[in-house]
Amino acid sequence: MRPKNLEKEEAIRNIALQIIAEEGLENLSMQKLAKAANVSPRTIYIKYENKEDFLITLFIEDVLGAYEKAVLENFNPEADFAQGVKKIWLNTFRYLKENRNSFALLQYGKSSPLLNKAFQRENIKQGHFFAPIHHFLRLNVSKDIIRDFPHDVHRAMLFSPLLDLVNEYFDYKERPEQIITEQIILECCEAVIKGMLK
Amino acid sequence: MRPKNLEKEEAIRNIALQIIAEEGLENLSMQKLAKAANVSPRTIYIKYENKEDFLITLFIEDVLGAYEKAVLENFNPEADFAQGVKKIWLNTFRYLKENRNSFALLQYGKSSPLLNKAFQRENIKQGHFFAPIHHFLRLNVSKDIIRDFPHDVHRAMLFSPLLDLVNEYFDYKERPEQIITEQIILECCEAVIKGMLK
DNA sequence: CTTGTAAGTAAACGTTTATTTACTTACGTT
DNA sequence: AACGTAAGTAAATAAACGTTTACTTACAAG
Repeated sequence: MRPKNLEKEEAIRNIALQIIAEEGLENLSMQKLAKAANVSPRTIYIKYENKEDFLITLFIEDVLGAYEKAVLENFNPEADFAQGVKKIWLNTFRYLKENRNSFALLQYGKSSPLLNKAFQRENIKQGHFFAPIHHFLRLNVSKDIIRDFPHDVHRAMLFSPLLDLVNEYFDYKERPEQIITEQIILECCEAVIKGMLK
Repeated sequence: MRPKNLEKEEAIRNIALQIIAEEGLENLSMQKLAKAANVSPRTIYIKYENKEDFLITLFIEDVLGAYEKAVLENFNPEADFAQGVKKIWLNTFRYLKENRNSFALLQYGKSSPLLNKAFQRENIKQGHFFAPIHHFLRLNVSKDIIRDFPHDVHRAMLFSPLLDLVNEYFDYKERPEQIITEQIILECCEAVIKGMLK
């Protein structure tokens, strides 16, 4: 039996992310993707049932999976609140900065109904993404260090300004001013921490 | 000369927003839109040059314009900082809650390169969106009430958690728990204010 | 070293896409 | 009341779409 060419699989996924980042999800077609990856359209359909299946797998397994892993690297849920949040912010910023293409599809997770629903299904089906962060937050609530909010509200407070800043980082990336630096990220992080504390 | 049928123009825009909200921007086609609006495809091209022109106009003029107007209603840039921010948050939440379809396209503004670039061009070309909020923030910086950040960073801190909460409001809308209430919004708003203060 | 089998390809499938052509309709102006 | 003109339509355009068919290739097992 002829074995799979894993390089081709990876090329397909990477080029898909690149097209999405440069032209948008609405301009990604299977034919364009196949041509850009130097592959027959049929090759994509060996692994994926159809376009939706491909996009959902790319989003959940490739993008969200790697993103979660990077964010949680060396993160200790038992650590001091400020320490923990700073670790999360730096991990996130450093990872996304170097992975613009993944970030682009990540952003579509909030707008595209297909991806948004897939995320919710996945979150319910096999436990929560970012479970250690959930644990970290509950721990700090029970220690009376931060205010008690529903978990999704905590997540909005913790992640959304950061993701917005990453977006702005890329908007400004090729301009001389370069507004979003690691220092700004850390200062903004401190403000968010201060707001969450009791 | 036969006059324009303004009802038809409005129907086209409203149904476009509805399709985008329900099926995603990537599933909006001019033919589907024309059929759903009970109009010939050619009719759409009377007002708009092509699909991109249509989407950008819909996004900038229809969605962002109305959103800005709703957010700034009765907002006084000279008001007390906490008061001002609360007014913005309540205006935003109450407006978006009732305008899910506009909100859907608004969300695509961060992910779709077409809309993202259009927004940046527009922001540079004819002064900033939300200029009164810019003024409000600079005023509070100069009064030494809040920390000094680049304006885009301030905007990220101020708006992005709120928009995330609106997203969650719709995710939970048809479930019994109904997590995102006006009370939660206000509590979260207080946390954001606290974080921004000096 | 043949052979079974899944990986992979090129070309094609019918459908849908964005946009246009050729035509009709409705109405303010003369 | 006829006319000019822009609004509006139905049908058609070529190109691109997602997906499949029919075929070839490469390799592990016998």
